[in-house]
Amino acid sequence: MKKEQLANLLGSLAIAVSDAQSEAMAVRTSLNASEMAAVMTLGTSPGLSIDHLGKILGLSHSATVRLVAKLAAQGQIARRPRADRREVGLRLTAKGRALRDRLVTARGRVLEGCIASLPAAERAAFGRLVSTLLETLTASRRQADHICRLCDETVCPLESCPVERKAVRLETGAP
Amino acid sequence: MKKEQLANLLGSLAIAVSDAQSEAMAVRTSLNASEMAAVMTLGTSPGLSIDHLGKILGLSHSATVRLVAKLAAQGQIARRPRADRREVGLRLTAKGRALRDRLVTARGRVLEGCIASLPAAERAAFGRLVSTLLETLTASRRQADHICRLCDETVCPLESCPVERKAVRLETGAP
DNA sequence: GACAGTATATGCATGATACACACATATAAA
DNA sequence: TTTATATGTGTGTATCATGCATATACTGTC
Repeated sequence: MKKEQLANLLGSLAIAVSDAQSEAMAVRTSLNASEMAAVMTLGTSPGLSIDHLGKILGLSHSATVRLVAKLAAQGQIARRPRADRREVGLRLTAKGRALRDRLVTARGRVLEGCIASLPAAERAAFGRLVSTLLETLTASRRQADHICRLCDETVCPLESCPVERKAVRLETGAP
Repeated sequence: MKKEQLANLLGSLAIAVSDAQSEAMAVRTSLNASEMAAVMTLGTSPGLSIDHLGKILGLSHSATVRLVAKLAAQGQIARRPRADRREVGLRLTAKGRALRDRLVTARGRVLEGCIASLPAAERAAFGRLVSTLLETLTASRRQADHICRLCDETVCPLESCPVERKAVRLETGAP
């Protein structure tokens, strides 16, 4: 297969998998893409400020404020005062955690169904290639957080996440 | 690596590659996601009706009408009468083809950059795995067309496209 | 204590989208 | 042939997510 065709297939795969996971999550929760990312991110990183959450989601500040207001009005996240009283710490409520569980389940089902279609003997090699691609695509800490906005850290801990490792290398200037 | 972690990484990769290609195309053309898909799809399938295009893009009918009206007003696509006089055949103008060339170039650069980071010896194996995943994700003709909405058929001809082959199998009921 | 910087919130405008409906044309049935 | 139904396109209206500009509250510094 020529390099150009392989590149084209990678693009198609990205679209297909991206659509599949988003749609599965949307069907189960009626959330839009930004809301899904917010709930997943606050699940793995409780206590984030609005500003920091917005940067991870790639939204403007005002869009983030309104997103947070909506999720809070629905009882899915709670605002808590912080030491610096300009900031608010965001956390999932019990309702929000249940919502997140549904997202994790729906996403996991789709993605594990994909993996299941690969020959078991080739999965390890596939994992290495995917990790290489993720490292290539990670150009900054901020981008790393954005890429991982839907991740489930219980199955992909920071120590073994290629995106996180690359981000750390970028921050520390290590080789 | 555990199956669950590999699944999670696949999800992240999909998001990262999807974002990267969309952003590269948006920067070069100031088109939104639907407009990009419309221009690319009309490039590979000239003569589509509004209705058919809308189904490929996954848009409602009215959204497609307005999208077409906008691109036509900008001189990027042209409406032509068809034998069935209810329908209009859509084609790229010269300006639209130039726009599409910019999209193809921007997308190709990003995706080929990704592929270049993989060890050359493993690219063939990677191509087979990606093809397997695409077949798994293709569940209908309509979905196939939707998955390939950004494809460049000059580098990925129908005969060797795993999505297209799966769609044909689904349509003919072949094994 | 005045001032610059930062975090949150809000008024306003825009753009993409869907739904409901209107109209033209084609096809099938009577 | 006439009538009814289906299909393709276009439009009025409403909604929702978003960004920009601005206001407010708080922090830390000079």
